[in-house]
Amino acid sequence: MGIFVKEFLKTKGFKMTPQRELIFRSFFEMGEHVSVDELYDKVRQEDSSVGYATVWRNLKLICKVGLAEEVNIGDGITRYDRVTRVPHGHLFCTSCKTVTEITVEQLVGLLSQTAKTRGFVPESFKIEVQGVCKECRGAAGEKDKSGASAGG
Amino acid sequence: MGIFVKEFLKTKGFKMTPQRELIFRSFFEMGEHVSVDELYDKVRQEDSSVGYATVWRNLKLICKVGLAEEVNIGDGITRYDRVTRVPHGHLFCTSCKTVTEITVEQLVGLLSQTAKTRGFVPESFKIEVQGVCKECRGAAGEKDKSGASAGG
DNA sequence: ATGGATGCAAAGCCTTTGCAAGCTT
DNA sequence: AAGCTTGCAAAGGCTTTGCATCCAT
Repeated sequence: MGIFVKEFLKTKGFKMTPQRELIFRSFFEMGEHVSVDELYDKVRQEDSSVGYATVWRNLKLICKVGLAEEVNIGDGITRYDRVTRVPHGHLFCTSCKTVTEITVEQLVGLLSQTAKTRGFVPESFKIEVQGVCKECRGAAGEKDKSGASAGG
Repeated sequence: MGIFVKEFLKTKGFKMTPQRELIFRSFFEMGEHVSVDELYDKVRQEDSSVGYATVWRNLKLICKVGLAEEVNIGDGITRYDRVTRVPHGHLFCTSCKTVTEITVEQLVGLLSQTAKTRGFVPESFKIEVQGVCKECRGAAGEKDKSGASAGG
C-alpha cells in the first residue's frame, strides 16, 4: 500500500496521518483474523505512542472503506480480514482451534445462484466448516475438555 | 421436547429443574438467532422469577450437549441456533439487516469434499452471504448511513 | 483557520463468575 | 445426605465514546 490508499482515502474525505499510515501498513502486513490487540501490539513496536483507540478506529475505517471485514472465529473477540479478491472459506479445527483457509470458487458460484433465485444480490461470502484437522485426527484428539460433546 | 431431552440430560449427568425445562422449551419454541436477552424475555413471560444467569447458563448447556450452537450475525451479540438436521445457510441483507435462511444441501456436499481433500473431517457448516435483499433493492437502498461503502 | 485525527481515560455492554440457599436424585 | 442448580450481584473483558489538543489540508 502507500500512495494508493492515501489517495483513495482522500477521495473519501479522510486525512492521512503518520499513525494512520502505520496502522494501515501494519494491518496489511499481518495475516488473517487480526484482532485489535494484535494490531495494537504490532503498531506499538514501531511507534509506542499510538493509542489503542486510534488503532481501533482505524481498523473500523479500514472496514468502512471496504478494505477489510470483521470475522468471528468464536472466541468472543472481533477480528479483521482484509478483503481478498479470491473467494475463500475457513476450516475451523474444534480440537486445536487452528483456522485454515480453503478456496471455494466453485461453491461461491453455486451460492450466488442460490441467493439470486431469492432476489438477493450477493456482495460477499463467508463459508466456515467446523471439524477436526489432519493433525488432530492423528493425535486422536485428546484435547477434549468436558464430558459432553460440543459438536453439531 | 420433554421427556426425551430430560432423559438425554440425565445420561449426561445433568438434572432437570422447572427453570431448565421452561428455558429449554422456550428456546425450541423460538426461531433462529436467539439471543440471551430474547430468551430471557420469553422465559420471564411464563415465570418472572427466573434469573438472567440461569437462562445464560442453560443456553450454554444446550450448546454443550449439542442441541444448539452459537452464531454471530455481526451485531456484537452472541446468538444461538438449534442444530438443524437440514444444512442451511444465511443471507444477510446489508441494508435492512434481515437474516434469511436458505438450504444449501448441494453446497455442503461439495464443501465436504473440499475439506476432506485437506484431511479435514467436517462436523458442521456455516455459510453466510452478505448482500442486498429483494425488498431493499426495490427501495433503491436509501438506508445507507455513511459516505463510504461498506461492501466487500 | 477549519475540521478531521489522536490519546487518554472512562463509559458501555454483553458475557461470566462467586456464593449462599434451594432442589433433584 | 450429596451435589447440581438457581438468583442476585458483582466482576470481567472487549468495544465505544467524550473531550481537549494536535495536525493535515
